[in-house]
Amino acid sequence: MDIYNPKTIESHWRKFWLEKRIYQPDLTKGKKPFGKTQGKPYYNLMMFPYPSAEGLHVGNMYAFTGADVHGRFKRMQGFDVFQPIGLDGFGIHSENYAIKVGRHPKEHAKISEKHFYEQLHMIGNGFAWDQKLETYDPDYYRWTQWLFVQMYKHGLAYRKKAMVNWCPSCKTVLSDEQVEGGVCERCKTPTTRKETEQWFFKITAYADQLLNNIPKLNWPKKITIAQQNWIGKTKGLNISFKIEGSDAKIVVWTKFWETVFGVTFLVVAPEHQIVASLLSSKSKTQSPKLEEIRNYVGKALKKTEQKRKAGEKDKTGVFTGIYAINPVNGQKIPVWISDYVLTDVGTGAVMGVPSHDLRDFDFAKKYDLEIKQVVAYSDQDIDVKVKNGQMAYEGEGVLVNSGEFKGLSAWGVGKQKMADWMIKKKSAKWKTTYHLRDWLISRQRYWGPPIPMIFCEKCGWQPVPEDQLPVLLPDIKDFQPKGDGKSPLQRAPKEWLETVCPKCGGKAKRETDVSDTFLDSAWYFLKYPSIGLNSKLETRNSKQFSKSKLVNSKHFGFRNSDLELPWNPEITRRWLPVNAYIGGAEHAVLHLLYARFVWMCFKDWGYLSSIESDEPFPFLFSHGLIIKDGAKMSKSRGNVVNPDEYISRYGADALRMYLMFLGSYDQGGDFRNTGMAGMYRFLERVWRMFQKQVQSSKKNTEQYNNRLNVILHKTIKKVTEDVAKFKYNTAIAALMEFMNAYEEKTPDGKEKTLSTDDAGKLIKLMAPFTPYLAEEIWHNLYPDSLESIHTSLWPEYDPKMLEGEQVEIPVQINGKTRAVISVNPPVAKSQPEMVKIVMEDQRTLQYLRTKKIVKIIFVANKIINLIVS
RNA sequence: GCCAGGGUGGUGAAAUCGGUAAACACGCAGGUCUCAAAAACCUGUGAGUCUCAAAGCUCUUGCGGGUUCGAUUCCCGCCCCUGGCACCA
Repeated sequence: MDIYNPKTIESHWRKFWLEKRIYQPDLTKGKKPFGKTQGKPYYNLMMFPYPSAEGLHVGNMYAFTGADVHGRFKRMQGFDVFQPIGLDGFGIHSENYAIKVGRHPKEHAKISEKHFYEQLHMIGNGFAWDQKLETYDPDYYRWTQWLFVQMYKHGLAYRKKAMVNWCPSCKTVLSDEQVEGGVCERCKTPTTRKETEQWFFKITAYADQLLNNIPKLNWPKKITIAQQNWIGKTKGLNISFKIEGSDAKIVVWTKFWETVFGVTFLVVAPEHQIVASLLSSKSKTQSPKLEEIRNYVGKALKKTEQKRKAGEKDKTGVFTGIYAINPVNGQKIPVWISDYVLTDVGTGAVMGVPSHDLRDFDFAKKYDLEIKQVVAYSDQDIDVKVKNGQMAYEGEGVLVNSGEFKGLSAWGVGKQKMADWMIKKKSAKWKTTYHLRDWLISRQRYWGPPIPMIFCEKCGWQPVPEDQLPVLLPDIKDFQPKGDGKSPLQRAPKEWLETVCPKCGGKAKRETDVSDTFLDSAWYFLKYPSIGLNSKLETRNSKQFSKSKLVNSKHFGFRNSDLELPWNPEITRRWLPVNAYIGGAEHAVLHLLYARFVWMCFKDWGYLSSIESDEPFPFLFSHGLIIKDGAKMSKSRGNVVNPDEYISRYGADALRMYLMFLGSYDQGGDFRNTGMAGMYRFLERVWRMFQKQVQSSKKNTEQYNNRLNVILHKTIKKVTEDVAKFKYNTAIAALMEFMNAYEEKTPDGKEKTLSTDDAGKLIKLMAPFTPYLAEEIWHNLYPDSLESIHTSLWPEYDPKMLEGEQVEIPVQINGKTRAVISVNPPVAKSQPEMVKIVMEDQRTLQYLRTKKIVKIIFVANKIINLIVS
């Protein structure tokens, strides 16, 4: 008997699959060689990996394996599964690593690309290798640049001088999404603020659509909630406060306008324009007061975001000397400056309501400002304290000290009426705000696609004409960021930097910033299906899009017939949207939001007019995190698991199977070495079973045990249902249970066997998890077959086989289980028959003998419960 | 602070439109085989209690209440862990 040798098996079938191209659907024709789903395309996509220097991490492998199991399952159900892979290799992360090891990013990319693809070949995934792509490939980033140009032409890319997040370590600006709790998402360095001019994409123009489409998405709740919170749409009022002795006013945004009678001061951000005009005002002589303000503002502006947040408990501020008038009651209230007010939230000015806002309360206490209750609470204890200015309370109550609104509910009628009243007397306006900001695209780094823009002294900014793309990233030796905020590309050769203006033909200069990595990954799924097609298919679309609504096309003077797309419309129509998108929850807001935004733009520009879906990923599955010995894997902890070692020791199949077994796929789980070894032993058992099976079925294909056959059909049912729901761990448990039943000898001491057909069904159930082993066994069972198990049809169970099964019914007396009786299905549905059996059963009889049955609770097929007194 | 997910044996975990808690596996213990060991196989394995033994009984899903014939599952109030958001006005 041969022993299980994963190494030889795996390398053999890997070659076979590549030669037979079994994972390579015909993207153009979509002809269907098998199955009843009749060539239905199924785009199964795992989230784009960036090739880290250490290579494939067991976390990546966990993600990919789960996605691959899904793809293989769908393929065996007859779908034409397209499962591409590529590398998100541009970006700060790769560049920083290259710098660390003293290599040029381009050179480093080649090395890690090779390593990564080798590993991806090993893990046994059914990738369509013809369609691989790398974001740093000029054939790819040509189109990333094209996307930028389209954004510009449609008025969605613009330059803005703004306070932006700056990472002192990465030496570049970051988008809001890339700053997590005041630190850089990549390197965890605290970010600072910096005022510069940058390119932005107007994602806020799509805020409502991004929000409104969320209910249509079949996504995990936690992801949709995260997106909802990130977009952060809130309805509020802009309330105007006149400044005493001036025509100027301060506008305050609030969602708690019902407390406006309780406003006793205003606070503005140090960046607020009223502060600027105060400081620059020539009419007032330099007073000590003004000097104090200048000092405070100066200091505040230098503080980093983090430091400003760190000062949370100890709020500081300075009085401006200005007074404002509360529009609802004419009260004169002081205007203060404090750095706890952020310039880019609301209007950069807040109304101080110390009795009903905790922060305002702290501030008022510190600077001895008036505290005035305007909401009364039913809880006397709280109410008295609020009245006496001893605490602030933010709950629902009844309005007091609020003129004609006295006695109305603060969050109900009172709130509504007060809004109407203020709007009517023109002191307030409805204003909906969003947390979402425009997407900052520019990066002052080297390793990315150069932003395809040209600056001409005469004509201003001009996009690089599409037929001149790509703007190749020049090879420069001195690519490192210097920390002066200037882009490395400013050190590019003159021939690159200097160009001609596409409009006037005069001298012009290229933009030297590169674009954000998230732009590369915001559209890659659209490119995959169209990769590698001949130039005929890579069409110049003449008529197809002539009707499309191109917002600014006239203005930019290009004709629709000149349009060329990065994808083939016919193929894209067939394959998009992505049927299943599988990845980690860490991209909840960043990548997923950007990709949705870009998709919506393409739709609006008419480039995806043949596709109905409003969303690129109607179905998303987010898998859990894999941890090691109870802790997140990290280099500093030294508990990072490298899949290579395990693959060479136990084979990819055992690792795949173990990863899928160690916990539920949506929750993640704990990786333990002992568990890994146990799974290898299981595969050896499977191997031996089929060795025996092959020999016995040669002798007699009909010899099988009927009872075992029933269990087989139960197993098919269970595995099919669980795999469909991504419940891989319990599907594997069911396979193990079958093995246990198989190995158990019959009462007369005989070994069990299956018919060859049934053995084939069983191994098919394992094929998604252990593709190599399954293929080997399949060909042992059917030595003449030229077909792969992975393109065979998924087995179906026979419901009739399960019909005659005995049902186990627990018998409870007063809610306590006293016996379990095994009955035939019709009996399990009949109360009288069940009662009769219970009354005769020795085990239950002892509880019933002296008692009277008061009530019988009977649930067919489930339980019988006798209540006795 | 807010939002989401979670807390079950020695360990990873199953089971939640309320119905036998601990499937499956790891580990451990004992055994078979062996000169011995490994591998493989068999048996046992939530805790307590009673018993020579068998059978049984009691308790047990983070804590405290509640609803119910019956609660890991539903409701109320807490505690802890993980992830996301946050001086958001």
